[in-house]
Amino acid sequence: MEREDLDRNFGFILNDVSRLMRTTFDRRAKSIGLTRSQWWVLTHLYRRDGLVQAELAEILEIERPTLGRLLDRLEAKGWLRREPDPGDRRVKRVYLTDEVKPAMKSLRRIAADLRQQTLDGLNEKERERLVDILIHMKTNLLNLPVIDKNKT
Amino acid sequence: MEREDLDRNFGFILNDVSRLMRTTFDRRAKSIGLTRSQWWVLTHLYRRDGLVQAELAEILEIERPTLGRLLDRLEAKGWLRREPDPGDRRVKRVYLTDEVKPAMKSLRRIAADLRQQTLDGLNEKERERLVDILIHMKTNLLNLPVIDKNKT
DNA sequence: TGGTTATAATTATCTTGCTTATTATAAGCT
DNA sequence: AGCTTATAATAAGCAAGATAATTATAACCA
Repeated sequence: MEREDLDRNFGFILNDVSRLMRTTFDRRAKSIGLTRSQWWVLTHLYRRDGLVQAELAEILEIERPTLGRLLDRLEAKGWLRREPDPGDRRVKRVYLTDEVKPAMKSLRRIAADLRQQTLDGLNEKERERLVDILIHMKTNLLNLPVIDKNKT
Repeated sequence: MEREDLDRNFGFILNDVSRLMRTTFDRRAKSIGLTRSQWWVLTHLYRRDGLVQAELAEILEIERPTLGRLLDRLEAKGWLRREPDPGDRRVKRVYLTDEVKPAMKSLRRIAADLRQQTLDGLNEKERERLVDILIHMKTNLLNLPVIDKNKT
């Protein structure tokens, strides 16, 4: 039985950092009434409005039901509208409302500050290396043979 | 308005890697009937049985209600027992059952494989550096002034 | 044309994380 | 002793992730 070093188990440290960033962001953005995940959705729509839900889920790399409920909440709070596609009645396209633009600025500020604070004390080279390593790991994970995800 | 590089937003890449590791682990461990979070709880108890719930939550760095429900499920499935502390009637201590030991081996295997696959292509020095950087970030985040978490 | 297959969205259900509030008990102080 | 404060656990409620199943519509093909 190999000695495991629980304190340097990178999987869980990664998890911790990820969780801390999320909860910190969410606490700071609470007064605006948006979560980090919701902001991330809006950010992508801001770049490319009118996306089909399935495309958006693909870009965000989340499952369609997960996105569906995010959109439910965002729509309920008036940040966006879902409109039927004229050419394909299965499809709904997602459009931002005008409320979004002013909020985005504050959220971008929150995100930038948090990024800055998290990376404080790491120089540019280390930051670049970190991102490279993360991308490398992500690629590894995405290339794993999937057991059964969307089966046959 | 600063140009944001969405593709290299490290917060979200970190989030992606963390999520991918979790879902991959959970899919692989599904047949055993445990999730990664549950395994992490068992791993710590394995090291130190009979902990008080509050201590365990502290060690795991999760909130007490979060741990409480994890323990509910683990207890329901017979992986552990909660027993009242004789000296302090508020307290419950958590003990592993005998079912745990054989399962741990498989889970450790799953964890080790996943770690290996995720880090594939990174040399020892890069791995060390990664962990150092993650710990650094985590420390930064933990040292942020907390807005309001456990308020007055 | 009609039957099969594929796709978009949703619903249902489970897990894990959080925060807030409640209950029971202990500890501390006057 | 009795009041206040602190602590352990739980309950309630929300969000976001997943998977599996359903429904509606398109697309394909024979």
